[in-house]
Amino acid sequence: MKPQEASECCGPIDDLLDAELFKALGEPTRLKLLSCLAKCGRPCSVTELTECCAVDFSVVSRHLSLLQKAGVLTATKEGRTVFYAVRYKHLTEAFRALAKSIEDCRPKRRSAKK
Amino acid sequence: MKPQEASECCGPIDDLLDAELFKALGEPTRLKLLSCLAKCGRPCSVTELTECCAVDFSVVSRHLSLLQKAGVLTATKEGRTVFYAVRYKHLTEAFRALAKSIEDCRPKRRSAKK
DNA sequence: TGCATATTTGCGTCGACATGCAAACTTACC
DNA sequence: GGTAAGTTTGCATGTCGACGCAAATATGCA
Repeated sequence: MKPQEASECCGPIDDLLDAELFKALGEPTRLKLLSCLAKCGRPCSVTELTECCAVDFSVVSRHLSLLQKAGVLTATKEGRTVFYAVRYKHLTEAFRALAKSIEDCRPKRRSAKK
Repeated sequence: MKPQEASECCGPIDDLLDAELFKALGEPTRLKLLSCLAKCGRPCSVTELTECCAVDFSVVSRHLSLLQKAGVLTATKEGRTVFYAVRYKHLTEAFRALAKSIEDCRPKRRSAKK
């Protein structure tokens, strides 16, 4: 069987392999922001999060916006301040589902029993 | 507590947020290659995998090499042919661990309010 | 040795993106 | 209204990476 023909042999891995999500997480500054936000355990403002990394606050603003678009964070505006928070449940479920779909693709060794 | 000071409140999320891995997965062509390889369920050669996507085989070779460096694939040379295979177990465990560390960071709602 | 197959590597090009700065925009407070 | 604080956006710059092509390398076979 050719690789490109194997389209139905396992779970919805294509839907779970989200390039936008991985691209969003594949940048050190954004990863640092996510880490700070996750460990802090509460919503933080752009200004607060700027203290986490050594870039301009405008850069932080863009990174946070991108992480929100990718489904990693939520944004809530209160007055002049925007609070970003980690989408814990969403991320946890996404990675668990991905892990399972990869696991399900793994060919089981066919020994005596099926 | 400032975001950058919250360093010990939860699991080893920093070690699990691997920029190299996410960067490797944050590219559509590489994601397609991984998907083809995972669904195929057996090791495939560079030439075979070139049929999966619309780029030159030299590009595919570079992508596969990068995916190997990132810990996504293994490479085994047999004669002139290099067979790439998905590291199912490794990826599954990595994503499960990441999911757990994110989940552990999630603040539990405190019964009485403090 | 000579040739074919499979893959890697060097190189040039082009587009995407991270960054900083300044300006614009939004909201709160006087 | 006017000013300050918080954030977003426009713009210019520099870097990185995906791509194709050609050349080089490695291996198998006659």
